[in-house]
Amino acid sequence: MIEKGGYISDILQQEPGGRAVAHGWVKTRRDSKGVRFVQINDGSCFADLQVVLDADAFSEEALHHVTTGASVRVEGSLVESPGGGQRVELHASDLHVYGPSDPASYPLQKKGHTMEFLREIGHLRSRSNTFGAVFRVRNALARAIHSFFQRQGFLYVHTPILTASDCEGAGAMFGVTTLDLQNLPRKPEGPKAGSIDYGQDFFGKPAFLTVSGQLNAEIFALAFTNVYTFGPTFRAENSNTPRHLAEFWMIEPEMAFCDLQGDMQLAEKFLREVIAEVMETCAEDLEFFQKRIDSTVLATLENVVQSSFEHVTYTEAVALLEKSGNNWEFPVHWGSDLQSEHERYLTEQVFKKPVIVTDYPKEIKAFYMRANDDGRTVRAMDVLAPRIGEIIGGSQREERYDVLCQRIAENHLEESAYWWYLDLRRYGSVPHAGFGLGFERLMLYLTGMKNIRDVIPFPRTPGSADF
RNA sequence: GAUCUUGUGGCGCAAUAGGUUAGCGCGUUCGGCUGUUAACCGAAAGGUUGGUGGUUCGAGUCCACCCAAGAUCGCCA
Repeated sequence: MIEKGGYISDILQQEPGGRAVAHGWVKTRRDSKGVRFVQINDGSCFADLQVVLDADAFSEEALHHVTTGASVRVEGSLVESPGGGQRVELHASDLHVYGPSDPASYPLQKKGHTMEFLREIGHLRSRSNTFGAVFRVRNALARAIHSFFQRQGFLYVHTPILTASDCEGAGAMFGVTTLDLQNLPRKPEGPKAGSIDYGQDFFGKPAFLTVSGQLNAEIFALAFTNVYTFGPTFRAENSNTPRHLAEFWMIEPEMAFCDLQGDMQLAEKFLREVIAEVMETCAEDLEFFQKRIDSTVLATLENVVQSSFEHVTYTEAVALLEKSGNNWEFPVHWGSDLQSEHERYLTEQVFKKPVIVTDYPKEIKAFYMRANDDGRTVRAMDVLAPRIGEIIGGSQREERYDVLCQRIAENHLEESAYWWYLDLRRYGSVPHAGFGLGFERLMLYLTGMKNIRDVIPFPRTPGSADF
């Protein structure tokens, strides 16, 4: 394997004068009369290493397989580059091709491709400039997120991906079963005779892929105070938009002894610090996004890091929308949920930065959100970002046993299904709050990429699960 | 799930109001030039226009259905 010090990112940092061995894939090759230039990249950084091959040292034959996409090992001396594009270059004395790459059929060319085409070659797109940058940023962001929570003393809790609890209710779920779908066991008798007998299934009851780790995180918060989850999440919704995936990664912090105010403060601090860290660690990649993908990303990120978020209550937001004079496709009135056009107006027209909207009507929010004293709103908050809409959704949770029971009843839910959730309110209940953040949504924000399918390595969407 | 748009060589795009051998750029191959940076010059190969059916003397172009992709919306993160 390549050890630290041997990546192209390391070689590019070295001072000229020494020997170096580089491994990577050929990006491009340019031939001159006496000398050939081969750009190689190993994914360790955005920049390629320029390899220089003297014509008299390497025969035409030896270079025959050095074509775009081929994997190579190059040994030589690192010298100062007379050209303008790079500080140092590798003057090759030895060259080995591991795997050739037929240039006639290799689909990646030097010039730009559309994201749609690259999506069709998901097994090769990670070698492109754009996706190299995307996945380095993704890695850096994941690290920054863990680092942020660990700095704050949060415990990382691994919530289950398989769940047999039917009380999550955050959207359509993928069923998981080991039953033979061609020959489903049926209940022979009783009131539900003829229905599927899940008693014979793996868990003895219906099971699903998780849609949220929140309820499990609450259990841990009421033991470890501050916790967070960071893992895959699944929604079987038939959502066809550039902002939705069937499989995505979610970050869900949950804090005991915390109210909505603390929840919002954490969300803001989180976004600010995490973005700042990625800007520092992935400067070169972000410059690429600025230059080729979206010329406003850097300014946008800078703005988030430096200015504070706007805060409005739902009621204030509705008032702003009503007096905007806009002709909304969806009319605004107190009690209806904010539509995309409304969110965009607030973030892009009115405030031009992230906005935290709080205290939504209880009818349009989940049963577990803490009721306000006005009897009509709950302590919910959504962080809305320009261009991508809702990036964070969170709330203070209802910690009062009797109020929670009442809310469960109002929502026509089965109390018995929530027995353990209610138990948390019977034994040492405490005000607590948390939020959920879509990892890929944050990726969109950071990179300026337009489609969420292009910020996850292998996207799963309705009708599509390739690679 | 709804609406709209698109589907032409490997990739990105053209083809006047349906009319002869479907053009161009990139990439590829060959030749030339050049310490080159998404280089330049010349040449060649490469498509019968997503699928099925229809209208017409004639369909890439019109119609129907199907398939696929994208956008907007809904659901949300």
